[in-house]
Amino acid sequence: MNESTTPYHHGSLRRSVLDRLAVVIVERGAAGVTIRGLATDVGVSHTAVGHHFGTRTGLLSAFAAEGFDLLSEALLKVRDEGEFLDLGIAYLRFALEHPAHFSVMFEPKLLDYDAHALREASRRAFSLLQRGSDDFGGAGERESTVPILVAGWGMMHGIAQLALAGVFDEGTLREAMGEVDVIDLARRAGRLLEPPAAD
Amino acid sequence: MNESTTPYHHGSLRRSVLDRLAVVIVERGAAGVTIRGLATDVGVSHTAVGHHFGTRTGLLSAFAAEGFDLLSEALLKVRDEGEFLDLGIAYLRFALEHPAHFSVMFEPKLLDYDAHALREASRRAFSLLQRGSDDFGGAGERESTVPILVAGWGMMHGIAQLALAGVFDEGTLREAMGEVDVIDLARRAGRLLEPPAAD
DNA sequence: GTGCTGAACTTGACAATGGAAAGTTGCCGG
DNA sequence: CCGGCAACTTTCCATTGTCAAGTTCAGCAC
Repeated sequence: MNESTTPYHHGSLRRSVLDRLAVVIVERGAAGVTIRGLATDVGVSHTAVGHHFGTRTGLLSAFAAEGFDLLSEALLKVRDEGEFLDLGIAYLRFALEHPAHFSVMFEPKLLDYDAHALREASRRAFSLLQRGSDDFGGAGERESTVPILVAGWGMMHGIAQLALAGVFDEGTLREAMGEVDVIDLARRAGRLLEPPAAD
Repeated sequence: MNESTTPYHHGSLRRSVLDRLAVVIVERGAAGVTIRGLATDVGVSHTAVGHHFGTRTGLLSAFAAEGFDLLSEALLKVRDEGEFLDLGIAYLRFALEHPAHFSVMFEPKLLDYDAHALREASRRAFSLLQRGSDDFGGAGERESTVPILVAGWGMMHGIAQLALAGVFDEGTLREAMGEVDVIDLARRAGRLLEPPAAD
């Protein structure tokens, strides 16, 4: 497992590439990702990356799959005790803490959903969200919890992307809301969804 | 202005490229956009495109600026008579009707916000949204309309991206909500934001 | 140990791409 | 008619993703 200066066999190429990939995506975006650049960064030949991930799409798909796994992990930490809003905040927090993963996970044109790992990972994460809204929406009280799911998921997803796009960082919006913590803002926004008479 | 088969001077290259660009982005995504491909599609040399838009980033920036203008147009059509939800639905409808524009408009890494046209166009569209939430949120009643803006904008933006990413098209979610019209679904979700006792 | 198999990696080649440079075409105002 | 200038072209180059054909090396049967 120790690979400080292994000359030929890198030892943990896959992990190193994925780690480096996260940095590059944050710096230059998914479009700025270069197999050759990643390879030299990690200290291997450019085709070595292809050996592990196949094509460029395969590389991004593996990265996105990892993202969905991280998301599931984050959602599981909160699901048992909390309410629906907590799940949404965890979703948003994941996006802000893993911007590279998040920005790739919902770009189907960059990914290959036939890749087994990706398909399964996304399915798992989505079903966690769905179950969360079922638990909250009080199955039986309402005819369907789908609008609740869509409202909450959509809101947190949208806030995440707008925040990552820098929309809240400048312009007249920024003036209207001083130095705002996005998480806190999202919590206030999310509370508008809760029945006002609750607790 | 007539340019059916002008041999040398194309006449409306700029417009033709932008139109073709929308199609290519829908088919292959922004990453699949090729200056050379666009050029041959439109019938010019690849550097002719560069002549009009500068770099590839310049091309996408011009396209995004056009998108923000189209969005402003769509928002203005509804602003005067309706309530806040109508504005949100118009936002969503724009995204679904112009998926190519929408998918590029919020990808800062692909754009150059120093481009004057883009900066101004986005500023205009954002201020329309902000004004819409002010009008609705009843300035004075609440201390700030910002959470309302963020809740509504975020929700519609998120639903748009999730829909365009195909999240609602497959998997267990799809089973939970048969053949659903996204606009209608968003309207039901958006209503969860309205104060239940309001007229 | 010896040899062998297969995974991890290499070098080398190729077509496609974005962009720069320098030249050509043709409209339009004087 | 002519000079200027925008629109466009051909040519060139560095960079990129992917393929094909080696090379290195770890582990395992014997």
